[in-house]
Amino acid sequence: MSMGPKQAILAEFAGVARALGHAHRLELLEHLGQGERGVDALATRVGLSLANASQHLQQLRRAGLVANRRDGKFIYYRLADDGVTDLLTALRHQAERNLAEVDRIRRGYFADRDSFEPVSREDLLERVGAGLVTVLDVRPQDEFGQGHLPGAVNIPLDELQDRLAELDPGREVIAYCRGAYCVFAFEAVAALRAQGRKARRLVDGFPEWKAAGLPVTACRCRF
Amino acid sequence: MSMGPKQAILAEFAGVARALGHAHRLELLEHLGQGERGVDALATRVGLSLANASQHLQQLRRAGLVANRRDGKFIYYRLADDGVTDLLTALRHQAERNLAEVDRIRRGYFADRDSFEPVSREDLLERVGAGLVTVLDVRPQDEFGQGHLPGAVNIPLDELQDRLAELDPGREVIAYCRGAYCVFAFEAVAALRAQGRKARRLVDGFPEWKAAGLPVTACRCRF
DNA sequence: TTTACAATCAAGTGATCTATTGATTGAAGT
DNA sequence: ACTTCAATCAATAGATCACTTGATTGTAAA
Repeated sequence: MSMGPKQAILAEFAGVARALGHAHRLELLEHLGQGERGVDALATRVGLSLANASQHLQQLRRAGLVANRRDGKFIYYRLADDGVTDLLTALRHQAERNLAEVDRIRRGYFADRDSFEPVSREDLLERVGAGLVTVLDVRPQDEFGQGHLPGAVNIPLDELQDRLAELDPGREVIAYCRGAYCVFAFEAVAALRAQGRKARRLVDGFPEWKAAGLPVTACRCRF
Repeated sequence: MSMGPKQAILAEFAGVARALGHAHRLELLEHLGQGERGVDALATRVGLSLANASQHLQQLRRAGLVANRRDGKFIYYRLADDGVTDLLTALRHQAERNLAEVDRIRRGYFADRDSFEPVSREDLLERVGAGLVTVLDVRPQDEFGQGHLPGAVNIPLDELQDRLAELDPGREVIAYCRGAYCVFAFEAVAALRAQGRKARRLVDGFPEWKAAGLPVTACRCRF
């Protein structure tokens, strides 16, 4: 059964969409947005069996959303390009706009942790330029190492209470983490405010910053 | 089996993506991008049984991508908002960038009909403002009636040969149709060039023009 | 070569999705 | 009320997908 060129192309598009059509794959993509990773690391973080993660990753690869490379006996996956983050952002915006269910979950879990508006990327750039704020990266150390905002301080969320002294009490803190639905930044802002600090959250997260073409500091300590 | 807030939200996102994950639904969305339509009209155009089209449309509605209204015994579907077109555009761009298969089909069927670059929306606006070009809408009459570019002339593709006289031979023609993979505009440009006319194609199509926030002329002859 | 380990492949089961069929609902007209 | 027709619903069979298990491939080190 053959079909016209349009049907064939639409079927390809549908294949890409179907690749995004599973929560586990979206979570894998979120992690890959932080930087490239081995299969085992991804499987552990997302809570999948190795074989299952491998198969999901291959599905993403077939759809052209991720690429991989071999280094020794490890295979590292990465996003195919920054456009993937854009597509994910478009998907998120669409879902936020028209799905009551998303809004309900957001309110229940996130809204009360976010009484203030998030800071836009443009605002953050401006304030950093003026030396007014401390940028705080609350992701795990290895993700920070794979790339982070210029001048950001890395204090993973679970160490924040013990390392409060590293943050100048007089400066506002702007925290960020993996993305729009990563709870780390929400929690960090809440924790800092509980200590009487001035703290806000960067809109979205690291992958969106990078996809917007803004400067990123990469650590050269790998390899 | 419960899951955290992030998993719940990602599952919702995945639901939206899965709704895009079928060629028939993408084609339905393409048609809905031209304006609202009844179920039967959509089913006919896409070549689906009525029940099948209805079920696909309901799937799109559950995902928040389309909305509907009842008028008498007809039910008219429409895109939920212009953001849907943006999401479809993002999906198309991603697929075009990283899927060799799409490129292969494009080259085979479209490339040789498109030896010249398409005209951007900005260029078209400028040239229309300067009165330099004729804008040609080659979609069927009813789609033209539901909304079209300001000042566009409507000659459906199958009538083009007979109605060539309506186009000023001295002016360049810029043709458009439903979208990036609608063949009408390609065919029209090829036909006009075969007659020795100057003709080019607008990039993308009508829904993308509208989603870009550019002016649209709607016909008030419905209802 | 042998061992070890990362990752993939292969096969099987249960779940979900697609398209068809025929019945049903809802609004208009007779 | 009865008929008509648009659209949806319900039930089904076939196809595809998700996850597990166990075997296999590919690379590095002993």
